[in-house]
Amino acid sequence: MARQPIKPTDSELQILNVLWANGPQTVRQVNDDINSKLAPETKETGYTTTLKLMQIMADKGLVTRDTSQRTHIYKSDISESDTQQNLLETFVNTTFKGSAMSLVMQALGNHKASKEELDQIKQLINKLENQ
Amino acid sequence: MARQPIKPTDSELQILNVLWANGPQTVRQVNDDINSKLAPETKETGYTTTLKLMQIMADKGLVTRDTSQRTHIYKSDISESDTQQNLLETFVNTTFKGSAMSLVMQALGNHKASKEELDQIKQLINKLENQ
DNA sequence: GAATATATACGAATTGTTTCGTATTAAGCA
DNA sequence: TGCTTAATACGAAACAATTCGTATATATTC
Repeated sequence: MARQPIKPTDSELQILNVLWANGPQTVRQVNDDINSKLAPETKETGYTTTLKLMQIMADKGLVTRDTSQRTHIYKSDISESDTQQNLLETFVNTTFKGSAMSLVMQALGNHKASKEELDQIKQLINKLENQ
Repeated sequence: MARQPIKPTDSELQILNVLWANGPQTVRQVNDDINSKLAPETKETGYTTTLKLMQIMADKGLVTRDTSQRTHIYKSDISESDTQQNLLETFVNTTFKGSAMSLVMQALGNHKASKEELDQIKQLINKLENQ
């Protein structure tokens, strides 16, 4: 069953990343997690800010929550790879005029990949060639 | 000389893409170009909207303009590949938690690449390996 | 040279996202 | 039980991006 394009905002993605990494959680846990890894010069995110965002995300269907207890437990309702795939597509279209290949070339060329990483890619290419 | 991160918005990028593709142009030309390739169900962008955006971009230094004639000529003041590189980095950080490799793998895996494209990538990998 | 077409300038409305203050309610505890 | 702590709900402020209306000036044309 196809869904329409899932396009979380940056803040929403930040929250989803926490839920994907650590599983179902409370607003408090998500908020603490986000504030625990702040970039320097960055202001903390207030608790009610995170709460509000997660409520909105629940409305949009990005997350579901268990409200049987007073403290709600939120979990992501969309998969990480589906979301990445969607965002990737949008990004390729806007920034690389639809050319996934030129994105790959740029990413590869710029990133100092290790031997292991390059091997991994070669392996994937082999698999793609033998299809 | 390093610049600070160049991060045009989506609308700005749309305009930059026209300027990169077709060279220095008037607001009218850019606006027409954008409206000539509208996705279905998409509303046209008004002339003054594009004008305003390009004026803002001039303020920000994304474009420069020749105002010696009544009809101003705008040209991009930032390079396409630098901009792509910047946006790519931001995108990798937010959507792929900083892992350029996992982005490359996703992009490769999902995109149905032609033999030529795969060859091109293999060539690049070879070059990277011999460094 | 008057009417028309087309350009810029620019304030303000609109829309979307994020942040925050505060009310209310439930738990925990002295 | 009453006090403190911690949770949700929610309206609205603050910000940012985009869109638009309109004033004004300059060309163009008849």
